[in-house]
Amino acid sequence: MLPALREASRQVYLRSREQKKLDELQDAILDEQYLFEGIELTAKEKEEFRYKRTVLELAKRGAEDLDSFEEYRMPESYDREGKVKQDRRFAVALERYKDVDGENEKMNPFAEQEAWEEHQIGKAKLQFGAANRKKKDDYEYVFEDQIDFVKADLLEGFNEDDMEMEEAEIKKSAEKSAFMQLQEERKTLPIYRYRDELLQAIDDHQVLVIVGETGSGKTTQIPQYLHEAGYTKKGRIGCTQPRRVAAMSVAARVAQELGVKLGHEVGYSIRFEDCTSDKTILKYMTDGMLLREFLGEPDLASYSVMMVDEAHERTLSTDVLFGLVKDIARFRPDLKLLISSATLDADKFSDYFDKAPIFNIPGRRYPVDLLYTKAPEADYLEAAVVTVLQIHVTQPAGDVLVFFTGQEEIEAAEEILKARTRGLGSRIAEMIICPIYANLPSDLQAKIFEETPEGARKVVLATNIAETSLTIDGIKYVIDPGFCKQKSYNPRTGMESLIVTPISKAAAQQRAGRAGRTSPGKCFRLYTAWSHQHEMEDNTVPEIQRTNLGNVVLMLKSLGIVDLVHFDFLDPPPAETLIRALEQLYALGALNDHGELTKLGRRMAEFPLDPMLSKMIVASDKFKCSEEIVTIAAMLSVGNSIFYRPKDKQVHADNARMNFHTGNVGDQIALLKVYDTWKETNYSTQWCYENYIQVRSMKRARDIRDQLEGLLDRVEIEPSSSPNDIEAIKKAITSGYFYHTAKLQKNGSYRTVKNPQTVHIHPSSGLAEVLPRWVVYFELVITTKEYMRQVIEIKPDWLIEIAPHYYKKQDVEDASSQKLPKGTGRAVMD
DNA sequence: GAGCACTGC
Repeated sequence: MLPALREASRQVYLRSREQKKLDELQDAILDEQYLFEGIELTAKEKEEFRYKRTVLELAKRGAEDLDSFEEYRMPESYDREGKVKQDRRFAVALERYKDVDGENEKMNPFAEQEAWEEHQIGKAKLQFGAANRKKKDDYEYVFEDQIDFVKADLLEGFNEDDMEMEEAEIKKSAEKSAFMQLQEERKTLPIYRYRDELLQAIDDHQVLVIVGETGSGKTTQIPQYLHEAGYTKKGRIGCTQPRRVAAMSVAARVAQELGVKLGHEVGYSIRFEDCTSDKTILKYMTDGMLLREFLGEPDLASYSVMMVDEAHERTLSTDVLFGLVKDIARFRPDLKLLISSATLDADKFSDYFDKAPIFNIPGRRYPVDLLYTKAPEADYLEAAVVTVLQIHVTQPAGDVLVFFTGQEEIEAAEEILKARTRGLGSRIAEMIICPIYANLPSDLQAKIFEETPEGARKVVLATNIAETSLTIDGIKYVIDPGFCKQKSYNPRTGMESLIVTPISKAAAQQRAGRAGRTSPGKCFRLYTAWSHQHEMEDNTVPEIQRTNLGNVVLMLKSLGIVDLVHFDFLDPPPAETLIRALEQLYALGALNDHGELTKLGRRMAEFPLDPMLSKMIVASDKFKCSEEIVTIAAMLSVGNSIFYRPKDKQVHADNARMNFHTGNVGDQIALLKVYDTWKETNYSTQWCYENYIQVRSMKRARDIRDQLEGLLDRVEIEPSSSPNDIEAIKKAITSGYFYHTAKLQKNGSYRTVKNPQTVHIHPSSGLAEVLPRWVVYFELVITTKEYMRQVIEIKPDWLIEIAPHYYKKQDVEDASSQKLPKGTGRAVMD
C-alpha cells in the first residue's frame, strides 16, 4: 500500500517536471525564432517579449525548487491506524491524478498562452494584436463546457451595458441633494423592479424563501419595503446577520436611506452593544443575539416580520434559529418569516419550511471566467506561487487574491514569492504582497485596504477570512487551491481538531465570486474540472454537525424543549453529539433525572458560555472568588490567541509567557495573572507588546469579563474576591471541570478518567514539564498528538468533595493497579 | 517540545 503510494507520488512528480521541461523547451524554440527571423519588434511587442523572458526565468527558478518537492510532499508520518496522515491533500491530488489522461486534457489555466504560442510557431509570424484576439476565442472554446453554471448566472444576472447606464445615472444624481441621491440609488438596485411582486408574495405566504445574490439589495431594501407597506404598525421588523460588522454597517446604511438617526427608528443589536431604542422598528442583529433574545421572549411577540439573512452560510446560530422560528410560525400565523439566501440551498430551505415558495432576485455581479488545471497539482502551494507569478507578468492590471488554509502556508508563500521576484527589479511591475488572517495584528491587516499604486499589483494571501468576512475591492484574479481548514468534533472522545479538507462547490463558487465584485475577473482553480465536478461535495457540512453542542443544548433546554434528539433541525447533528452534551449537563447537575433543567441549570443558561465555564462561575460563589473566576472564564473563552509568538522571536515570547507561571500555579491561574497585571498597567497597549500579548484578545477578554460580571447579579451571585487563595480558585475551576480529569501514568503521559484515553499536556502549558499527578484540563485538541490545553493541578480528594455524585473513593485512590472509573454515578443532584 | 480556519453569544 505505502510503497505503491510513494511510487504514485513519484510519478506525479516526474510527470509535472516533464511538463515543465516541455514548456520551457517550447518557450526556448519561440525565443530562437524571434532571433532567427530578425524581426523588428515594436515597443509594445518588446514589452511582451520581455514579459515572456521573465516568465521563462521564473519558470526555471520554479524548476529548481522542484528538486525538494518529493521530501516536501511525502513526509513519513502516519496516523494511529498506520494510514498516511496529513497528506489527505496528497491523497486527493492522487485521486485527481488518475484522470490526467482522460477528459481533462484541455483544462489548463494557461491554455490561453499555449494556444497562442502554438499558433505563433505555426505561422512563424508576429502579429500580437490579432493573436490576442484569437487567443481569447480559443480559450473560450476550450472552456465552454466548464463554465455552464456560472455562465448561466452571468448571462441572466447582469448586463454590463445596464450597469454602465446605472452608474451614469448615479453620477448624474450626484448633483442632487444627498438624500435625494440615496433615493435614486435605491431605485437602481436590482430588487427595485420586484418590489410590488415581492410584497404581494409576502402578503400571500407566511414563509418565503428569498434567493438573491450579493448586490441585489435584499438586506437593505426588503425591511424598508415592508415598513412602507405598513408591517411596522403590527410590530418591529428584525433581520439577522451572521456577523457583527454586517449588522452594524447595514443598519447604518438603512438609517441613512430613511434619513433617521441610527439607533432611533433603525437600530442594531450585537454583543456588547445595543444600539436600539423604544422607537426602533427596523432592527438588524447578529443571529446569536436573536438566539439570546429568545430566552426573554420565546414567541418573538414584538416582531411582525423576521428575516433570516445569509441563511446559506449555515452558521450554528442560524441553524438553531431555523428550528425555533419554524416552531413559532405554527402558533403565530401573523408572524412573517423570510429566509434569504444566495442561490444554492433554496430548495432545501423551501422543503424544510413546508414547501415555502421561492422568490428569485437577480444579483449584480461581473462575470468571472473559471479556469481549471489540466492535471492535478500535487503541491498546491508551489502551483499557487507559480500562478501568481504568471498572472503578474502575463495578465492586465488587477489585484490577485489567493486562498490558503492558514498562517503557516501564507508565510511560506510570502517568502517564496519574495525570493523569486528578488533581483528582477524593473523587469516586472512592482508586486505588493499582503498577508491576511484573523490572528494578524490589526495594524498589519490594514495594509490590504490601501489602494494599489499605479503600475503595481497587489497580491493578497488570505485564509478563509476573505471568503465571507471581508471584501477587498479591486480584486480581479482569484487563485483557489481548493482547500480550507475545518473544525471537526468527535463526540465520543470529546476532542476537537482542525483538518485540512477539500472545499465544497458552494465555497468554490463563493471564492470565485470574489474576483467579480468591481469588474469582470478570472478565477484560477488549482484542481481539474473533473474533480470539481465529481469529487467535491455540493455544500460544506454545516457547522452544527461538526461542533460541540454543549451550550446549544443548554439553551434549547432552557427554552423548554424536552426531546432534543427529535428536534426539527434542518440538518440534525449526530445523535452522539447531543447525547454527550446531555450527559455532561447531567454530570454538572444542570439537568435532573427527567431531563429537565434544574435551578442550577437555569442559572447556568444565563451565561453565554460553555456549560462547564458557566458552572465554574456559579460555583465560584461558594468559594468566594467570583471576581477571579469571571476573569478566568473570560480569558478562556477568548481562545488560544492571547500569547503572540512571532516566528523570529519565539524564545523571547516563551520567556515572557513563563513569567506568569511562577510557582507552577497552572495555566488558568497564569491567565488570571496576565489579566490582572494588564489591568494594573491601566490596560496598557505598550505592556502587551512588551510581554508578547495580543492586544486585541485582551480587549476582547475585558469586554467579555464586563458582560459576565454584569450577569452575576441576575443569578444572584455576590461579587467576592480571594486573590491569594489559589486553592479556592482551583476548587471553583474543578467544580466546572471535574468531568475533565486526567491522571499521570508511569510513562509521563496522562489517562483521562472519563472515557479513558491517553493524552498529553500541551507543550505550551506551564505544567508541561512539571507533570503533576492529577490535573483538570480545559479542552482536548488533536494536532500531532492528543493534547490537553490549559491545565491545573488538583488534589484527588477535591473530586470527592466537589462531585461526590460523580466520583467515589476508589476512583481517586492512587494505587496504580486500581481500575479507573467507568461510567460512575449519573447525576443525583437536587 | 509545539501550531493557532472563521464566526457568534
